[in-house]
Amino acid sequence: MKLSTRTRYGTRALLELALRKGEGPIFLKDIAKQQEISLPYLEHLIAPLIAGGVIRSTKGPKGGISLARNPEEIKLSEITQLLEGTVAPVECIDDPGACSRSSSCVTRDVWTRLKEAIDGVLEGTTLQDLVEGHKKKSQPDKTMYYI
Amino acid sequence: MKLSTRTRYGTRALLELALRKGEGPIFLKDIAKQQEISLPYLEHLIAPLIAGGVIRSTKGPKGGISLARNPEEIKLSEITQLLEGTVAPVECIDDPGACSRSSSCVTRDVWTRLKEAIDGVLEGTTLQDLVEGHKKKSQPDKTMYYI
DNA sequence: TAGAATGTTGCTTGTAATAGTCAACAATTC
DNA sequence: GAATTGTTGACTATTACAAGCAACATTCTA
Repeated sequence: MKLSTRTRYGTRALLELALRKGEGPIFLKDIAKQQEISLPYLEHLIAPLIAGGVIRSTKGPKGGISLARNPEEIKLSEITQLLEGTVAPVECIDDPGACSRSSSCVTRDVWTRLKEAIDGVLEGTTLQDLVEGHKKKSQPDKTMYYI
Repeated sequence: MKLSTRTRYGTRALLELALRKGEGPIFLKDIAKQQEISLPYLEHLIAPLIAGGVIRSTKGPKGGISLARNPEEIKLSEITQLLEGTVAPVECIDDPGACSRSSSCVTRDVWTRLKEAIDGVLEGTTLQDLVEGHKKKSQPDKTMYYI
């Protein structure tokens, strides 16, 4: 049930872009360094994100990548879809033909509920939520008192 | 994000046992045949289930395996724990030391919520639920009218 | 008590997916 | 036109998974 590093690294890269929104294109090199991702690997992650309309790229000097839309418009479900493919815990959910037992299989019903639960979280979280979580961590709300 | 076949096959095997509750020990051979699992593979799945106190085994002729507890007392979370290990989508949730960024990582918070959502489904489902789902499929409730 | 039936365990293997590297290429800026 | 940056594709380890095989332990029954 592990998430691939594609998704994990990709999400971190996008978070980095969201945090630096407004700075113009960011070097892949910088993202790799900041988020501790190997540069050659990161290079491969951005292709599907560009194709999916999540980021834009600029070539040449002063180039880099930046978000194509606002952070609050980018849901995590979209990112996992692009980098992970489906998030279904078993193949037969997306493709009932993958198993001849699909129609009568009871366990499949549970795995379907599992997928729905996962989707729920990913659909309900945007990059902006991550940004706010980051702010809260690095700069604790001063009106918050710890007893 | 795939569930391993260990978990999938193991769950089906246990469902088979639950459906045939009261028949005494069931041959591994029969389970393998009924649920279309390779016998040598199934042999390996039962070891952790025995160790986890989910099933009992009887050797020799008329031997086989059977549930150690009632189906309504066996949660899916227990099965996945025994066969899948953790269900956490990333390592750092169970073991914060796995990544030096754990404490400050925002994406980790999301993956934690993801794990909680998954756990919710698995904790809330028992083998008995599967049995009832099976009954409903094979023998539709007669008081149910389709309009 | 012998032997047949059954579960148990450990060794080994094939396969596929993943993570990662390297190098040639294309586009842009200055 | 040269330097800088993203883009793409070919390639390679490594790992985890699914599976098979064979020797072994236990129990039942004749």
